[in-house]
Amino acid sequence: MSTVSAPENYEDLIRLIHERHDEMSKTYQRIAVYLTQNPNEVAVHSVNAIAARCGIHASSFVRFAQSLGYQGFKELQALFQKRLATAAPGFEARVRALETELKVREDRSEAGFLRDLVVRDIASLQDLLERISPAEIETAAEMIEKAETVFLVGQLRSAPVVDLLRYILTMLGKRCVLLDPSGGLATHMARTMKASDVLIAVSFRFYANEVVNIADEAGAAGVPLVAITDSTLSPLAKSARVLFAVPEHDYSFSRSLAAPMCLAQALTVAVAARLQKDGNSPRIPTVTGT
Amino acid sequence: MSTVSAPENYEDLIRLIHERHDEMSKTYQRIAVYLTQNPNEVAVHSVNAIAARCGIHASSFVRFAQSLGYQGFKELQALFQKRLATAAPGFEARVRALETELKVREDRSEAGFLRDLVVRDIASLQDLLERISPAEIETAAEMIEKAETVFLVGQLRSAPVVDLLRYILTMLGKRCVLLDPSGGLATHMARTMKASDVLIAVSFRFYANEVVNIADEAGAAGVPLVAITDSTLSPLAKSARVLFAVPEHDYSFSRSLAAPMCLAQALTVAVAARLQKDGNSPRIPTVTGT
DNA sequence: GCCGTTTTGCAACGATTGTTGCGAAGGCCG
DNA sequence: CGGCCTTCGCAACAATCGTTGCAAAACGGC
Repeated sequence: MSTVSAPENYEDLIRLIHERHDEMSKTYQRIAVYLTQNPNEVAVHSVNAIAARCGIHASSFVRFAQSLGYQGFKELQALFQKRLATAAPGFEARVRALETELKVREDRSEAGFLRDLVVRDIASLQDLLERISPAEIETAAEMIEKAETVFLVGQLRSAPVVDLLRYILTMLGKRCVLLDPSGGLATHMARTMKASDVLIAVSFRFYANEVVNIADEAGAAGVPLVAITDSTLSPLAKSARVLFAVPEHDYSFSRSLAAPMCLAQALTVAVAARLQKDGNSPRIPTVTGT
Repeated sequence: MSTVSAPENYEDLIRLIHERHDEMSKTYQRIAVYLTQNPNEVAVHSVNAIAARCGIHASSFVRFAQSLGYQGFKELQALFQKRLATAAPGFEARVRALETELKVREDRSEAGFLRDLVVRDIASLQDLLERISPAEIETAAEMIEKAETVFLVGQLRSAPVVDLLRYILTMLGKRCVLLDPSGGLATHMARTMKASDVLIAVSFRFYANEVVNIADEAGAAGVPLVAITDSTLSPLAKSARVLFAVPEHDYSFSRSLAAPMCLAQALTVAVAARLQKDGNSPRIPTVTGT
C-alpha cells in the first residue's frame, strides 16, 4: 500500500474509497459500503460497536484504515467526526426541522414530488398497520405453507407485488406458478389448480377482468384464495378465504404500492418462520438480492 | 437533586438544562452553556477533550450529568449522539426512534413481523428523502423524456421495480422495452440500444452479472444510463449518468423495496410533468390500477 | 488436489477514557 | 474574622477502546 495517500478530508477519503473499492477484499468492500452509507454512525460510535453491527471483526476496520494510509481507525474516524462538526450551513437547520417534528414543509415545487410521495407512502404504511391484523397474516401464511403449489395472479399495477411474492416464495423453496397474461394461457393454467394448492390474487380498481374471473373460478373449484385488494367490497372478496384490504392513496396519476408491497413481505416472512419452525425447508434462510 | 428526572431525548434534556440553569453553580453554568451551544462537539469528542476545551476539569462534567439524574457523562452524551444520528443520513437510530414513536406494545410476537416491516420501510423512505436530491430526479426525468426508447433491466428482487417503471412509463406513452432474462435474449437485445435511447438499470447486492454487463456495455456504447442501486460503490456506478443510491436495510431474510419503489414512482411523476408541460403526450394523464 | 499466498478472526496488550475518593480553595453566614 | 458548607481539581482506579501478533481459514494457481 502506498502510504503516500491518506486523505485529510472527508470528501477525498470517500473518493479514495471509491477508487480502491474494486480491488479490495470482500470484507473490505463491505466495510467500504458501510462507511459510505452510514457516515454518522461511524462518527459517533466506537470501532467495536460499528464492527459488531456489520458482523465484521473490529480488527478488520483497523486494517482497512491502515491500508488507506492511516495509522489506525481512530485517525480515519476523525474525518467523519470533523465532517459532522463542520457540516454544511444547511445542516443545523435540517436538524432543527427534524427536532421540531416538522416533516412536511412548504417547498412544494422545489423539493419536488419525492417528498410528497414519501409522505404518502408513509401514511399508507401506517394505515396498513392499523388495518391488518396479525391473525390474518398467520392464517394466510399457514395456507401458503401447506399449499402444494402457490399460484399467483396480478396484472398491470399489481404485477410488481406478485413478482415480489414469486421471487421470495421461490427462494424459500415453495413451488410457485405465475399466471402471466403475456402467454395468453393464464385462464387455462388457472384451471389446473387443485384444492391442495393456493391462489394469491392481487388486484385493485379497476379490477382486471381476467384476475377476477380466475379468482371466481378458483373459489368455485374449492381452491383456497388469498386476496390482496383495496376494499372488502372488491370483486375478489366473495371467493377469498383471507382478504387483505389495504388502503389506497392517490398521488397525481399513480397510486402507492408501498402498503401492498410491505404486506407481501410480511406474508413471506410469516411463511418463512413457519417453514423454519417445522424444519420443512432445508433451503438457505438468507435470500440475496440483485 | 431529584433523581426522578433524567430525560430520555435531546429536546427534553435541553429543556431541563435551561430550567435548572439559574440555580446552578458557576462552573455548571459554563458547562450548560457549552453543551447547548456546541452539541456537535459534545457528541463526537471525549469528556476529557471537551473539558479541556472549556478549561474545566472532566470530573465536573461527570458530576454535572449525575446532578441531572444520569449515572455518568457517557449516558448524557449518548443523547447528543442519537440526535446527530437521527438528524442526517442514519437509519439505525431512526428505526429506534420510530419504534418507540409508533407506540410499540409488548405484542412482539403477536403484532408480528408486520410492525417491524412497516417501521423498517418508513425509515427507508425517510432515508431516501435525505439522500436523493430533486435535481437528480429532474436530470433523470429529462433523459427519460428525451429518449426514443426506454430500456429496462432488473432481475430477481429488482424485477418488481422495473415492472412498475415499465407499466407507468408505458401508460404515459413512452416506448419501453423490458430486457427480460426469461427469453434469454436480454444481452443481445441490449446491443440494439442507441445513444438516443436510455437505459434504466436496477440492481442491488449481489449485483446480477447480466445486469452489470448490460450496463457496462451501454456505458461503453454511449447509451445514457440511469441506475437505481444501493451504493455509490455499486458496479453500476461507473457507467451511470445518473446514479440513485438508495439505502438497503435488511429484515430477517429480505430487504426493503419501499425506497426503490417510491423512487421509481417519483421518477415517473417527474417524467409525466415534463410530458404534460411540453404537450408532447396526448395520452390520458390518469393511469388506472388493477 | 495440493501448496503458497492472502485474508480474517481471536486473544492479549497497551493506551485511553470515564468515574470516584479525597483534599484544597472559595464563598456565606454567624 | 473564623468555621462550615459547597464547589472544584487532582490523582488513582476500573472499564473500555484501539491496536497488533499470531494462527486458522479461505483463496487461487498450478
